[in-house]
Amino acid sequence: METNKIYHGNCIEKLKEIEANNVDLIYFDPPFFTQRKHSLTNKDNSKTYEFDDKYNSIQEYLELIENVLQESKRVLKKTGSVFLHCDKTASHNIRVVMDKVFGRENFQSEIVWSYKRWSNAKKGLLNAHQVIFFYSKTLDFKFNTLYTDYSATTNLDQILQDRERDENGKSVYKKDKNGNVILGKEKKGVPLSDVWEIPYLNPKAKERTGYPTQKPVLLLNQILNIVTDVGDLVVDPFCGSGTTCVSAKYLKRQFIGIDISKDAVGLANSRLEEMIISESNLLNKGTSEYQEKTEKELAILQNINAFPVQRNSGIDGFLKEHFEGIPVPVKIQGEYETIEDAIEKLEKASYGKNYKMKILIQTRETGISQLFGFESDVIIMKSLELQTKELLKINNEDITRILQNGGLSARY
Amino acid sequence: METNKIYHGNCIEKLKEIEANNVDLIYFDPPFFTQRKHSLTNKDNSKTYEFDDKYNSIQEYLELIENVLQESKRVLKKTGSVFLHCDKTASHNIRVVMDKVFGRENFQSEIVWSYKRWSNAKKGLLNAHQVIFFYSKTLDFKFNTLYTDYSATTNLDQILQDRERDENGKSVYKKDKNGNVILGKEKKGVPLSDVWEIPYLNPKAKERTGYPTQKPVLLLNQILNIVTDVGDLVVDPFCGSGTTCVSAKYLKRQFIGIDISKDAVGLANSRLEEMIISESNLLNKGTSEYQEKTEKELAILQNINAFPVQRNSGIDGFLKEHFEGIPVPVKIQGEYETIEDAIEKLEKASYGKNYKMKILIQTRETGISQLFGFESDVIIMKSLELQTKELLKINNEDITRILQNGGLSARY
DNA sequence: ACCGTCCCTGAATCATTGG
DNA sequence: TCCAATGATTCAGGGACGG
Repeated sequence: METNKIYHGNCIEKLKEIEANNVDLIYFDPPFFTQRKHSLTNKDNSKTYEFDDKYNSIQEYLELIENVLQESKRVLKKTGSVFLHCDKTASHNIRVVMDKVFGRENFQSEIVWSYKRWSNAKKGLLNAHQVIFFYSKTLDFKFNTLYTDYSATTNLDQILQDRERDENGKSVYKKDKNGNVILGKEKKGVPLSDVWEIPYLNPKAKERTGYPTQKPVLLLNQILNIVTDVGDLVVDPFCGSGTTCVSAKYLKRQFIGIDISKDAVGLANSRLEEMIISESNLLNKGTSEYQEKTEKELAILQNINAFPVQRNSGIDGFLKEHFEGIPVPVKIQGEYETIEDAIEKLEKASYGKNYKMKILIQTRETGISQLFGFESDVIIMKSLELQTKELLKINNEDITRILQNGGLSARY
Repeated sequence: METNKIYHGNCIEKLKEIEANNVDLIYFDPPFFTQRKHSLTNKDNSKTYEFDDKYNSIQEYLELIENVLQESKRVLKKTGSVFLHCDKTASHNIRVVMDKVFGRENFQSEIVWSYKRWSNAKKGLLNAHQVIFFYSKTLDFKFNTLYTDYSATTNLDQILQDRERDENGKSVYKKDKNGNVILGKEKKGVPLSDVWEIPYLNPKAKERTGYPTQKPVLLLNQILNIVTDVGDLVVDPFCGSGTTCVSAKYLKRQFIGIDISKDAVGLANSRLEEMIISESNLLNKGTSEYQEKTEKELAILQNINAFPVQRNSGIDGFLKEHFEGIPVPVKIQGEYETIEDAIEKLEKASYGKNYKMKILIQTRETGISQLFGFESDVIIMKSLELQTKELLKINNEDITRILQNGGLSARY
């Protein structure tokens, strides 16, 4: 069977045309057992794609899956793997079938694809992950370990040191005769775990085709990278909008795509011609880029019971509670900001919004006199640290005086 | 059956002693089904026999689980829930049993508990999550939605604005006749999702008991918080080292723990007792390890530039900066503490030390007048949250008056 | 009870503005 | 002209509502 093509037809029959022991990876994204119809219109409203997830019974559904799996196993190389993507409503039933076809002992991982999502009014927990089962044909499967960065809290200094066991069998850092630590060989990072946080395909993403249940190319890239090499053959029996094939082409793997919907095949082919892969801003930059607030600022916001805001230079957060039905913006005076600058920024960011209260947290001392006459209705609160600093400056006599003058509540 | 106790014995029999329709939450952490490799394998072509053998034993295992689940269902209230924690090797089989006993329609969530872990040399992905199934007895189950912060990429400024549909059905921001945006109602944050990243064992809390499969108290706290209220009854039929009971006690829920191992029951009881001892003992001996400082308290301490102190009931931290060469103890008023109690505790903890300054952070409103004449040199500072609360209470006219009376710095 | 439709939400992009 | 800031847009999946 010719590779690097997308075939239209029933996947079991098409799979039968593939020679045995020839495929390195089969990626399955079967229609979910959600019992409903999915439909979506593409960007310029020129086409509506839809398909049914309706089956007479779960048994019928599982039988279909089992048949496809059996045929898939036949075409897989000894070193090959299957990745099966499914949703939570039937994942356990599907895994029972996987066990039956591939064997319990060839189960490798339950991969969790987690993502952030818009919320809704559902009673219960917000559903924010999907599961991918990873089975191999034999225990001699191909696997490329990918490495991720060490977590921020890891003490890299220590990791880089060689270790040995002391006389009690305890693991200790190896030292040379001068008592200095020995720096060990290069570390590659932390092996990739089975929890993958990859942004869900955003509604505005250019990569979006309008086909329902479309998966991000980045997800497929990760799968292809860990179990295939350049030139290997990837098969997707339910290829839908063709994400797997796009990924395979991008990573220079051979591919065969199959789908029963003529629309899907057409769409997949056109995507291959014009490959758009969203460079996820979020993944490139990492969350840390976005979470620019210092710990100190976050602590202040938590203290004041406010949400942090990341994308606004004039506003650092909003109180969770509103004032007279209107949100209350909060700004924290920056380290190199005068109080006047801070007020100006907050006012500017509030322009056109009818805030009834704005709060500025003062973090540094200022000659307060300058402020009188300044036209603004911003309310200024001193941070606890600033209040403490002022406290520490006064001397014993002052404290005595304060206590005599009104007791305990004198200092705020 | 008496609550707030840990029973030794077979869980099915003990469950039978519990009255029907009486329990709010059952948390299951059954012994995992780990496949053992039998040495029989090599002998005379016993492959199929061996497979059968395993199959039989997992059947047996699942039957046990099913029986416990049936008995559990009986004791659950109509509004009750079950959380079943299991490892990946048998989770799908167990969920099939859950479907059978509780019904597919009562499946609520597949919770992913993810954590960072030491890497190992295993071929494949690093296993870094466990799954917890959440089923309810009926659709009328009790559920408290928890809220988390917005994502870093969310434009909160915009989210707070009201929207409407224009003539083309497009969603646009609502504006008043002056062209200003209209600010919408209060937001609580994003509903908690089904992916929970909780460190394996909170390194701060010395929970480690050495008992295998011990779960972090934070994980159990989260579960108890979403499906039970204070005073509700929680049952753990495989309670092991008793984390569920510790969490229940901490969150003021009633509990019944059961375990078949006498060692486990002893360990669980001593963990519970330790909590009791540390609560009743005003000496600083072993402040409850489980009652770690809440995030709020830590934020306040960071705010005031202080080190947290864990093992002293009268002192929560010390300022990093000293006052006249002497450390400055800080206490934060507890949620259920009057300001007088707080002062007394702080004074008591300071007894015999020559602190020249002591700081108490007031977190709740008090009739301050009671305090005058109180003999103490503790300095009281209001937390930012309290200051904000007071701000939100005043009305517009007050603000105007304040602004006229002295401008910006009027409110501290 | 069942169906279709509308409304609400918030993550994360694209698009535009402003310096 | 470029980059950063911020305004605008999208749409799945729930509940609610109406027929």
